[in-house]
Amino acid sequence: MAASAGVSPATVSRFLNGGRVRQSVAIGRAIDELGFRPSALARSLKSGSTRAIGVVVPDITNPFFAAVVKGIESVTRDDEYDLYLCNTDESVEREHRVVASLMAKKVDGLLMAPATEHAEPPSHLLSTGVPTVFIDRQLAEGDFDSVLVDNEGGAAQAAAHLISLGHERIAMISGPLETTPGRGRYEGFVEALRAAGLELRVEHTAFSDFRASGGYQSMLRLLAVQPQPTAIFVANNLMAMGALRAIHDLGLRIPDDISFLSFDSLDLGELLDPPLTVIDRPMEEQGVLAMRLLLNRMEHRDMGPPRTIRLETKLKVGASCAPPMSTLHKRVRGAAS
Amino acid sequence: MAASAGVSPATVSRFLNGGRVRQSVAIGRAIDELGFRPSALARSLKSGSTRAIGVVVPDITNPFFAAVVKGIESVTRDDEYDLYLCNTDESVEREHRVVASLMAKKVDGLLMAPATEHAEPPSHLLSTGVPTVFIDRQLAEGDFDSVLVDNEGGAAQAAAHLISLGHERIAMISGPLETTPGRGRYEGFVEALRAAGLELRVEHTAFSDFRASGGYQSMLRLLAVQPQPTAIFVANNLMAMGALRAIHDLGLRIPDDISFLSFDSLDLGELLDPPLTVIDRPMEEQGVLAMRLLLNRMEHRDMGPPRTIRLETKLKVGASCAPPMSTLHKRVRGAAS
DNA sequence: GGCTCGTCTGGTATCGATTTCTGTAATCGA
DNA sequence: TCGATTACAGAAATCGATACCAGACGAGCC
Repeated sequence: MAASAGVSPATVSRFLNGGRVRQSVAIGRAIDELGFRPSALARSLKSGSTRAIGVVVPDITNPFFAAVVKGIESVTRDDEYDLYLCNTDESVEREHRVVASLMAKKVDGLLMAPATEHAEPPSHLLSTGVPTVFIDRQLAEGDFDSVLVDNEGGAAQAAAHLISLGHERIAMISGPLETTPGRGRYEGFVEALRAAGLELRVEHTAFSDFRASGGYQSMLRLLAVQPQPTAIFVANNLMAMGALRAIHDLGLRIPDDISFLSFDSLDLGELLDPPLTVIDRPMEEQGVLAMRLLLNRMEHRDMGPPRTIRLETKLKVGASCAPPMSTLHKRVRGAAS
Repeated sequence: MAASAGVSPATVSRFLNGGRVRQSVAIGRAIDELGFRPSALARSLKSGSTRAIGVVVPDITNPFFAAVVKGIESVTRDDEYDLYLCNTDESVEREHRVVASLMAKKVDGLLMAPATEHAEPPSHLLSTGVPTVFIDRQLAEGDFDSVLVDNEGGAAQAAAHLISLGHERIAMISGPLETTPGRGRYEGFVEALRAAGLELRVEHTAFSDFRASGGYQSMLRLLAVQPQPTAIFVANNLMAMGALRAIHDLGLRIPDDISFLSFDSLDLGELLDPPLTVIDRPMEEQGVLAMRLLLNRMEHRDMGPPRTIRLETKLKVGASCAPPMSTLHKRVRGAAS
């Protein structure tokens, strides 16, 4: 390349980086003619920066993570950084591999959403000093940045709503307790029930995997229990889809036969019959905040203490939750007497 | 690194690549102690291969593309290739940037789903000889591999279904004609109507952008036309979501007020009331086939002529399409006379 | 013992850019 | 016109690995 423009490689380099160069026209022409593209590989090797950010999510088909990614992208100034988006399929093993690979590729920053966090946290991989922000996950050590949602609070809102409607036999499909959102939502829900003098009974609890298929199976199992629960709280959107399908397949009606409440809204939730009542939360915003935080760390050499940002949830009332039948009966009886 | 193990860099390299090395224990220990990870950058620079595949999609929040990605991943033997997943946000400009960046990063292969294909096809970027498979898109030149769905056929199935129910005032929300699926579905639909002696009238046609917001606006506009169409065919899933919302917001009922049929199924489509009738197609499989084709090109040096794989669509009948009211009236009148 | 052969090793060029350092020509003021 | 300053070009080292080549060493054979 340098030769074909009749200059030294150093001059080409200066030209590429916007330095003043007398032969710029000749170089420009040579570039066009040869279809020359500088190798990002060589550039990064020498410069030590790849201008790339790794994004690790457990399941890209989950609309929540898709939205988070969208938020992240909206912050990336276009020419500045590339994103390496990686899917771990909810597998710790794949997460390790993926992170190792990103480190080997020398990304300048890392955004990580949870698979699980027990079982050998990837922190030893992060000791490389690459700025990292966790999304929806908080490591036990607590010395990393996190952007979380108030899982406990949201679950408590859910419990409060169901309790206020008069439910007592309440069931829950929980996510894995090894994840921040799984544990937070479970504990928040249990605690809120307990505070109201209620109990989340073992036979009314299913621990699943945040996936639609798991939600389906769990719902079938919970509905086989007698007496049936009068309300169900599902800990995320995908399991909610599965659970809805199970209820539908069994021919049960919402909310007549069972009240339905989920954490995270569904894409078509408000078009369903009945429109779903959900614990809603900002999704894209979570990506936006995480990315901003990361860029801060990366660019301003922000070395302050680890920060945790916690977003608020909001109860969005549809029509999938109603007082339980038994309450209605009581009321009717009460009115009749 | 080499120094700290007391051997030459060449020996370390051999060790890393599984060659027989006498000092392997010493090297292994040094690696552990230093937390040494070989730089993928340097390795790729020298070897010319990055073991990475670029995947370019227009909108990762579209469940269709999410499913395609999942299919692609399922084929990737885990240790063999990394995926660089890139979102273009349906923008030609971003697509160019993304492809340029992937080329600079020297990916070994490329899977591209469409933004648009007119307006300066990225082929000049592909002249680098990087094996490329297009998904859902066919370049005019036709000298690239493609994995497509039978857009024309699917649209024709849609038309046939609506026609068989007796509809005549049929509307369509089409995607952009500059995309393969946009054009194919539009032309297939128009052609099928014409073959049946019907016409897709201008005021019953909306050209939109494959997005939910576009579908919403388009649906509002089409429903403002008098006389209202009795059936609507929507060219993709996201626009269908928007269109459903519009119908819902206007308080119209499906299929009583309007029959609804879309290309691509919706995640919760069969749980809606009524369950949607859709033109369905294999989604993950499209990713699987594309990836297999790409790996073939990459590894077996398959230099055969460009291949085009075309998947079949399938009409999945729900309950969102019914005979138009006018037909019912006629029938009623016919029966009464 | 001398020879060949096979196994392993270190030295060194290389991938393609950046970066420092030096050298030379151009520019300026006096 | 001269010396000082500026502006730019090229030579060469460098990033961290791989790959080729030549050399060291031990084993086996006549």
